[in-house]
Amino acid sequence: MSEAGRTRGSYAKTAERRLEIIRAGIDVFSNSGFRSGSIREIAERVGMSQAGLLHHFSNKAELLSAVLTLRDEHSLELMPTGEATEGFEFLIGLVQVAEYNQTVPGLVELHCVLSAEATAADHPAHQYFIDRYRYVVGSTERAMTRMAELGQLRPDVDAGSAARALVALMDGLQVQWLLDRESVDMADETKRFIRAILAEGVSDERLA
Amino acid sequence: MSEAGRTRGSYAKTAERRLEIIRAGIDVFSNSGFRSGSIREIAERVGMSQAGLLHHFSNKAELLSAVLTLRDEHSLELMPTGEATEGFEFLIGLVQVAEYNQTVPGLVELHCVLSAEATAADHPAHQYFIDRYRYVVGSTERAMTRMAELGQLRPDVDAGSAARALVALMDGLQVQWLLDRESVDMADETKRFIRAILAEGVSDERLA
DNA sequence: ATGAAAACCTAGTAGTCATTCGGTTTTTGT
DNA sequence: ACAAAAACCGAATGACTACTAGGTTTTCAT
Repeated sequence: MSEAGRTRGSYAKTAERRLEIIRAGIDVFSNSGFRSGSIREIAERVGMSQAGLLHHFSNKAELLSAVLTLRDEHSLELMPTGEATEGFEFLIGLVQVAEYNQTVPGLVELHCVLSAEATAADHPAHQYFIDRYRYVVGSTERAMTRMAELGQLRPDVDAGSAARALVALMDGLQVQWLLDRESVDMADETKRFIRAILAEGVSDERLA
Repeated sequence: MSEAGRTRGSYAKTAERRLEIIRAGIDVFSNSGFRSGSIREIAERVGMSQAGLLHHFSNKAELLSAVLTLRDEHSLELMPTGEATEGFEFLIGLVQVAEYNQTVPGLVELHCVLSAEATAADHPAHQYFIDRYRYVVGSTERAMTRMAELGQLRPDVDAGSAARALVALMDGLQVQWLLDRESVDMADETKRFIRAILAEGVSDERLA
């Protein structure tokens, strides 16, 4: 049997090892960005040689891609799952994301540094961030449009603009928070924004 | 006379040359950040050797400082001058800054990339950005407090929060705009935010 | 237990980087 | 016109970078 068994698959602890590397990659890319962050330092953090690391990720950009993917998986877990989400629910999810972010400065830094770096057209994560913003702003807009249908949105608020603004607000707060954590409460500012676009009479209580 | 004339001052065209270097520095640091942007490339752009450049700026951080200073001078010119500014005037100034920014992507990129990079505590511009945000958010808050006194601010809006949010919004919009210039109108979104915090009955007309 | 692939290493390649040294050319006040 | 400082350059230093070639060790299915 075994038609010329071409591969044997990886060892038992390989997946775990890759995770260690990705996590170290998050640390290093957060502090130094992708371009300045070095594979050598990442390898050092997991007690491995550069060449050893490059056995798992064949080049630097591939490691970056794995880092971004892992981050996406984490943040998607925090958001209420797609279908069940009816407008307002989604915005509450965003507040929860802001709250969670305040416990993981490394991930916040990763996002800020990489998204800014990736505005350069030749950056390996350039298209990733274009797609990501389209997706995030789009989802938020859909939630707000639904709220408008339910009469939960202030009638003079445009769903598209408010969605883009909310995402921009959350991003901008991250930079300010990283620079001065005591003075900035990202979740609180996010709540205030959301409260401000609610139609009169819509219950605040879920934005404790 | 001339008590042992210690220095002779620089040549006639030196100031101009320094400006050329700073402008090239803006270009390079915008695209690659401070850490990855190279003195060699900056020197090349002004047709000069690395060593020649380092005659004008004794090291890389000093060049960065000159770059940031020049940018500050430019953006201060756009804001209505301090004293004369009565609340609302200041916010209109911010809209003008957003409008201006849409004509200078290089400067916008510089701000986004460097402010993110400088969240790292050991970055040479770290303290600069801490101070800058304190100043900008502080000025905006003062303008909004004045507006509140004049009854121009929606009574349920907190001046401090709204100020921080407006600055964050403008920053966040910059990243989105850099990634997708057709889809994002920074000045328009800024206006919408400002309109949304105006007290009822306050005239919109100055936010064309 | 054994053979083969996966995991990992050392050493090297070919490049980059900021900064310094010592010298040459250009400008400029006298 | 001349001397001294400013402006600038070539070359070197030492340290860094991503990535590769070729070899050794570890794991694991048979």
